[in-house]
Amino acid sequence: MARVGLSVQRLVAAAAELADEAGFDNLSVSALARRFGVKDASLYSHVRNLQDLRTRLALHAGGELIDRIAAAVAGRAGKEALTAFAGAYREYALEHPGRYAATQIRIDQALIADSPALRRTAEITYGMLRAYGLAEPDLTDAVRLLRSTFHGYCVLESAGGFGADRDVGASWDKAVDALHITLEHWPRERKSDD
Amino acid sequence: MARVGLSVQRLVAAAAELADEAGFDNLSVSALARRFGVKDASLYSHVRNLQDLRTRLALHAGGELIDRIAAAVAGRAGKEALTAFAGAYREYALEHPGRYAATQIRIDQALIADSPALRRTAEITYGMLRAYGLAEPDLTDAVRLLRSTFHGYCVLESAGGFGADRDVGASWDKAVDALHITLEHWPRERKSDD
DNA sequence: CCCACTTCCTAGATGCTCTAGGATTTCTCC
DNA sequence: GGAGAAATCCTAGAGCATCTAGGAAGTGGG
Repeated sequence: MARVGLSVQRLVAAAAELADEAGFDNLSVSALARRFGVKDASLYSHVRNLQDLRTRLALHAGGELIDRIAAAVAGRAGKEALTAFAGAYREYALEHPGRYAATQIRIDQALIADSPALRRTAEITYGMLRAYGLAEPDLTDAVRLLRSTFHGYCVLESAGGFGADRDVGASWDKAVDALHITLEHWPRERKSDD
Repeated sequence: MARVGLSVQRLVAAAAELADEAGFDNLSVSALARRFGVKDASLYSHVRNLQDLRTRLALHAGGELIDRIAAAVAGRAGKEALTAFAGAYREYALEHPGRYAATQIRIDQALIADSPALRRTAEITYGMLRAYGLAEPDLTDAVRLLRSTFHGYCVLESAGGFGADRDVGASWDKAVDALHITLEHWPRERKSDD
């Protein structure tokens, strides 16, 4: 019967390619099996179900994303770090739309807890913001603002949501500049005096 | 045979409820037919296909959203308008997750062009920003930043993406404050003199 | 070489989208 | 009120997806 040599790793890798090519919504067990020249049912020995496949892809993509960001941010601080972070983030989202879409799905909290990638993401993000001298809860608020803006921009851009006749990359650079200014002029939590 | 009295309007209204209850991804023709106690095939007299149903829901929800925003913004300007805009936006997204998710889908440009709701959205957004005295291309850049942040925040929040132990509403208020500051300190396009 | 394990298969249940064509109710207009 | 037109809802069925159960054929260790 000439085995193809399936494994969870190969499945996830192929799923990543498939998602990038056909869109995350069109990632199906059938399509993945077709890509390996194998029957659908065969994949269920390696992956529990479609949900499981998606989750694995999400964690895989999350890891790739944070690796890129970490490499870009390494050795930089302040505005340089912010720009590098943002650039790596958007680049990955545009380069791998299917993988990026995968990172948006809801994942079981238990899996998140022991996913080193996602913890690393938090560390790097908070670390980058330390240069701006924010304390909690402002720090968490700032992280949420950054995540929202980056994520929202990439989603809207890759969905073709920006119709106006203005270079999308230029708007991004401006947005990052604006965020830098925001972080420097952050409306800090008052310390009960005044 | 006792007709139920289907119509496009009733279908879209029921689809909106269904999407809010079961999630936009679980909005299916079958489920909608079940809700009316009718066979799947019957719906295809009113709606071309699932894609068509989704698009109609998206336009419907987009209209509802901008109506709320318009009502909130009316008679306000500057920071007050921004806060009202943001509040109405987030409120709708949290109150109607399925409808809000529908507004995110890609829609044919032709349909967008003759959708009064979406044009109104652009008008109101640009109008609100006029108070900050920005000129193009800064104006478009600012609109993109606002949309990205609002959208990204609501998506992440309703997906449970904010795990930290900090009130999500407080972070939102802070983000809106931060955006206001950003708009006031906007890094304007230089006019060729230094 | 044999046994256990893994890989991949066939077969089939279930659920979804969507088309074709028919029947029945409701509307329209004289 | 009644006949023709139109709209509404139906049955039947094709096609494709997920997923389970159980079986056959490769693979590796002792």
